[in-house]
Amino acid sequence: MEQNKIPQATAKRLPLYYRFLNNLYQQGKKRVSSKELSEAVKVDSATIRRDFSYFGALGKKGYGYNVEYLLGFFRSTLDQHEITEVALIGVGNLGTAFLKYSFLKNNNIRITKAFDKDPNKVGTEVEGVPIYSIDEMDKHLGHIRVAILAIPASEADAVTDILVKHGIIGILNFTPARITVPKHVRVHHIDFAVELQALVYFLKHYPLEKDE
Amino acid sequence: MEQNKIPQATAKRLPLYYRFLNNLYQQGKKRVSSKELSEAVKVDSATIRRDFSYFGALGKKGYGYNVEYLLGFFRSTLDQHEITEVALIGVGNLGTAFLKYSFLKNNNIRITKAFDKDPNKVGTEVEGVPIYSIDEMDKHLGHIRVAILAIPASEADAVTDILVKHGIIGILNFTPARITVPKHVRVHHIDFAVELQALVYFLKHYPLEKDE
DNA sequence: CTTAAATTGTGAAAAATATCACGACTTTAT
DNA sequence: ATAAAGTCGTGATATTTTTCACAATTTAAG
Repeated sequence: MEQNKIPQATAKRLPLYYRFLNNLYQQGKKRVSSKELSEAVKVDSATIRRDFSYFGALGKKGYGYNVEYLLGFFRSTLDQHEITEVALIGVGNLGTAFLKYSFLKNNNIRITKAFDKDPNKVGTEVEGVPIYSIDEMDKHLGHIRVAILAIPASEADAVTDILVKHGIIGILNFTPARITVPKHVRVHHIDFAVELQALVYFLKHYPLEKDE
Repeated sequence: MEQNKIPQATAKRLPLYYRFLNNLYQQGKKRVSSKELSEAVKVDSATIRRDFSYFGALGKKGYGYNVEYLLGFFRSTLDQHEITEVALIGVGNLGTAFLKYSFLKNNNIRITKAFDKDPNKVGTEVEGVPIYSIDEMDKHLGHIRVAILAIPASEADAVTDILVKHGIIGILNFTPARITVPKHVRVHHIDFAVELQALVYFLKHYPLEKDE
């Protein structure tokens, strides 16, 4: 719970920077400019420099940023050294997609337990992650504080209550329901239908520039 | 391509309002206040009133909003009368989740065609949606202008080029790749790993209030 | 009919975010 | 050694978004 000085908009971009820096490092790149990074992550280069500047002077004028140094810096800033365990609630198609999604594996975040209602799934494993019954959350949730909610909307409220009761304080909610939680719990919503409708709306009402 | 006066932040919330208004209408509710709506969608009530006000005076002082009227208004604003067809690219777990996701069915947006590389999938149907080969996009894409990209990141750039070549102008990108497109194409990114890392970062660095 | 409670719509202010533009410094080329 | 090109960090500015707070109006209650 350190410094609360970084703008939220910046904080949301940090994981993105981290991933691309990792790519560059893997590719053996030694240095990178805000302009290059800008083209890769599609964020204005001035915004990138501003974002970085909240953490101090990380680059060198006329040179750019040292990839390895910057990566190390973000690694500790994003607490990549300590692993955060996450529970997956709902092992349907969407839930399974998470379990198979390798980007979550090269990362400080691990889905270590999954929960489902279906008795046929309970007791099995997917990608090495054991599936427990939602009704046995108290036995199996352990110290996990973050959950991905990938269940039908109709069950969202009831399951959320269970999660909160068992100590979850962060929920990534993929259901279309806007769940209600106590103030100490943070919820981020990812709402496919809204995103898709918004995209279509923008296409119709916000004309883009022509190509050059 | 009408009035471009609505703030983008507002535009993004419209589909959300629309969905909840629909819920209320289904429940037989005749009127609703910005305060009630605020509790349902978790958006500040002043923001809701401001959002609505861009479209004129839709409510009545001391009364609130007439659900049916407001719903009708949003229906036409969001072009719910005309159906937008969408192509799904990639019928893995994530793609299948979209096809089964019923929220996209009670809606002006329909996934009508799917594409995949896997020869075992090509020629079959999932939830009544036919699956074609990505290599036969020219034959089957037809007039579709919007695509959901749900394929491995490694293929994102190549497939995007194909999509753009065949007239796609809106892409909802679920891959972690930041794809490059001509200026006339709009891309919205939904990046699971980034969202999850950002949630964890916020939990650690932005303490929430205590419960009452 | 009168009064109290509820609620909108919005001007104004505040807060958050993004962008411009340039001095200072570094690197690269000649 | 010098000049040219590249690049950061950031003050200042612009833009966008949210929030406050209240007059105006409607509804509901007595």
